[in-house]
Amino acid sequence: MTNATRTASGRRRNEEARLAILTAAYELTAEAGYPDLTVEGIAARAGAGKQTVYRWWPTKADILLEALALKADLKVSTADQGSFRAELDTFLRDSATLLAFPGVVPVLRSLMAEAQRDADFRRRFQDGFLTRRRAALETIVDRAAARGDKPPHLTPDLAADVVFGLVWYRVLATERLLEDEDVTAIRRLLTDRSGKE
Amino acid sequence: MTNATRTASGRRRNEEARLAILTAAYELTAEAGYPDLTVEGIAARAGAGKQTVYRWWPTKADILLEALALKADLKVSTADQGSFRAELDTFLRDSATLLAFPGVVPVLRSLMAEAQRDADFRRRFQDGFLTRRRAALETIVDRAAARGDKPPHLTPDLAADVVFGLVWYRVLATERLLEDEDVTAIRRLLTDRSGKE
Amino acid sequence: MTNATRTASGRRRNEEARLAILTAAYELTAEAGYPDLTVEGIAARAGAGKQTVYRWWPTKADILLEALALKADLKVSTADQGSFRAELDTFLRDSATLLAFPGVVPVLRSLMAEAQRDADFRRRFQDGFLTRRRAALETIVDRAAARGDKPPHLTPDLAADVVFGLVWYRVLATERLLEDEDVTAIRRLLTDRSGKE
Amino acid sequence: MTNATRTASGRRRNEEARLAILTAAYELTAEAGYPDLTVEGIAARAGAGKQTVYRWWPTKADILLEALALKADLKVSTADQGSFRAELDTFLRDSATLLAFPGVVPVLRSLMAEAQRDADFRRRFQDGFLTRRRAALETIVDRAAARGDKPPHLTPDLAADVVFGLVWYRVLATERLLEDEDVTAIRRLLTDRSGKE
DNA sequence: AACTAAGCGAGACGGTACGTCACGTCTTAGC
DNA sequence: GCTAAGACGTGACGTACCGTCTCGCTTAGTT
Repeated sequence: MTNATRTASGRRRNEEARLAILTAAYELTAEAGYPDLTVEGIAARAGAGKQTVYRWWPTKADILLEALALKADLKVSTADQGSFRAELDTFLRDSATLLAFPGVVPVLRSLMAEAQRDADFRRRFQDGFLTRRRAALETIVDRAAARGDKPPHLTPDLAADVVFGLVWYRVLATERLLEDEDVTAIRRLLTDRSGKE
Repeated sequence: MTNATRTASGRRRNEEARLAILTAAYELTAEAGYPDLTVEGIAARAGAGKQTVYRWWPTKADILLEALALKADLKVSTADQGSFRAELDTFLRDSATLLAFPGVVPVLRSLMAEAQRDADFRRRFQDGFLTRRRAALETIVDRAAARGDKPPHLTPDLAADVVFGLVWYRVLATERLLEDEDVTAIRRLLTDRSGKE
Repeated sequence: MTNATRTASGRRRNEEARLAILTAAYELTAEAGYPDLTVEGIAARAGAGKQTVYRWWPTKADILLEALALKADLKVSTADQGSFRAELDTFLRDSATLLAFPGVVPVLRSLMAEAQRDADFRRRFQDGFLTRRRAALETIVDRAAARGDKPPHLTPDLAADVVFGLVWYRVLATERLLEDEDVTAIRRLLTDRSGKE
Repeated sequence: MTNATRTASGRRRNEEARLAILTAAYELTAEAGYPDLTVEGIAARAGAGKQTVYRWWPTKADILLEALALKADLKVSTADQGSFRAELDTFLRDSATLLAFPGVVPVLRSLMAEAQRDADFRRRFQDGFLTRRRAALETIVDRAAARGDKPPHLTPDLAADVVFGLVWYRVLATERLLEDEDVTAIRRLLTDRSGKE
């Protein structure tokens, strides 16, 4: 009686080639930009054949999405620090650090741009990146709510929309990134109480 | 007395062709999406030659940028209504209306995506669209400041980053657009006083 | 009382422009070769508009055909010199001189090449150039026949085929042109008697 | 022991596609003429991609040059027949037969025309066709010389110039091709003795 | 130890769109 | 009414990548 998993006969996947392809894609994007990123170019720099690329990734944007996780530390601390204000501050600073990592901004731009053009990749980008980051921030807001430390009208969704909205808008539409005063400004905007209305 | 204008010799530009090209580009993007938008397709639908397209626009994104101004009324009211709150509300509702205009969302996505890939177009998109919209919002915030009607820590820049950040993030990264409760939430966030710190 | 000729109203044909166009076409062919010869380029160098070119010549090959007559002295002496041998010798030397005229070889090549591609021009080239040259040679052969100075089997047609065949073949298929020993060889071939058969 | 042959890695050239392209180019030239021959048209009729054409041939004239060798049997007999006269006769009749092969004349015209426009192709045409044909004729003349069967002033070069000159001139400049009386006339011209001078 | 089934680098294949070029026609204002 | 200027629709050019498809070779179980 055969089990459900396919018999893994034949040669194994070459991990070396996988890393070479991820690195090549990341670096080429950082160096020359996404429009000049071609599967042929990736394969050439990685010393791999085109078929090896197509065997494992559906599009070059997916390579980049995986390469981002490999190259940049995507972890953002959501540890309990006792106050919403402190945790939000840490979250924002961690985000700023990530953006400062070499190559991250060009890659993020490329991924978001590709998500506009390819509906299938859009979903994978949302699942593999965007919603993960939202979840981290929502953890913080939920904890603040439990703690009674949250401004009345601030929902986790609104907080995420504002924070990520601002960060992405800065990345996509401007030349400025997150600086200290920006962190302060957003934190103040989201932590100030508003009792009226 | 110097004569600055060059003698306008030769055949004049065909305004009919210009409009046909803008319309074709806009409609094709709305129908089939930017990746399937080709200069050849635009020219064919417009009944124009490829060369006529290339004579007047450097890239197809530039066609779309001009078509957006033609198709969607980009005016958003910044008229003095006596209070920051009322004017901000109007601004946000006008923006929501613009997004609801048929074809606007796909075109905006395409333009922002293209701005990530082409640094030259990025500048033209900023100058021809993004900064114009920021300027409108800044008018309102500046008037509120003059009126003494503005929250203490809200600068025009921060207001623009938050508003456009949220709107663009919704358009680019989610499937939700601006609804009434969103308008309320943002307006509340930006108009609530915060005296502490 | 008006005369029979059509009232020559409006501006007359500009002879200056005609010569400028012929000269420009001839020179451009000599300099850069026929494939780089464009109507736009001719008009530009001549300081004329494209329409002026198209008004007077059906194709650029026709310009070149007319320019050849203007630039190179196409006259070849067929004067009676008393003997077939002397007249043939003169004819061949005149031909060699023509080929040595600057720019003539590139232009002849271009014209013959164009005659292969355009059946209409082919006819005009034959009428305006090829048959005129044949006629000159036939005059000589006919006079030799009348004089009883002609080899028995040499018809005017065969003489023309051999002479022009050799000259054109040299121009089109080799890098050699007509030299003195070639003139001698052909003249000997065509004047030697052959009584046998 | 050196291994001169490079490792033949990768997919092999598709011989079927090669023949389809050669056939398509030849037929299209015969049908519609060289000016209407486009690489796109060749590829389309051959069921091939344009890149496949450009990968193997630098210009469409080179396709035609190769197709000519494929379509028409270019072998012209130079076998020893005991006399210069007989061998020359055979050579001329074989040449006439070649010209009568369907499509050969339009293709020859196209090749010679193209050789006038493209200096690089000119060389390839000379090496791949013209000098091969000269060599065949020179074989015959050289054998006649060894046999003492050659007219005194007839060099192999002169014979080739006269024969190919006449044939090409007929093809390029007239509507007549080689007929029996032409064969006789040329053979007589080249075999008659001339001892005088 | 031989067999079998992937995975691998290489590279040719049928396609599609690119941006450029020149064509021949047309429209304009000026002489 | 002819001129120079120059925009127009057209269509082929040669290039760049796409994603697929052989090739001969290597690698790793399975028999």
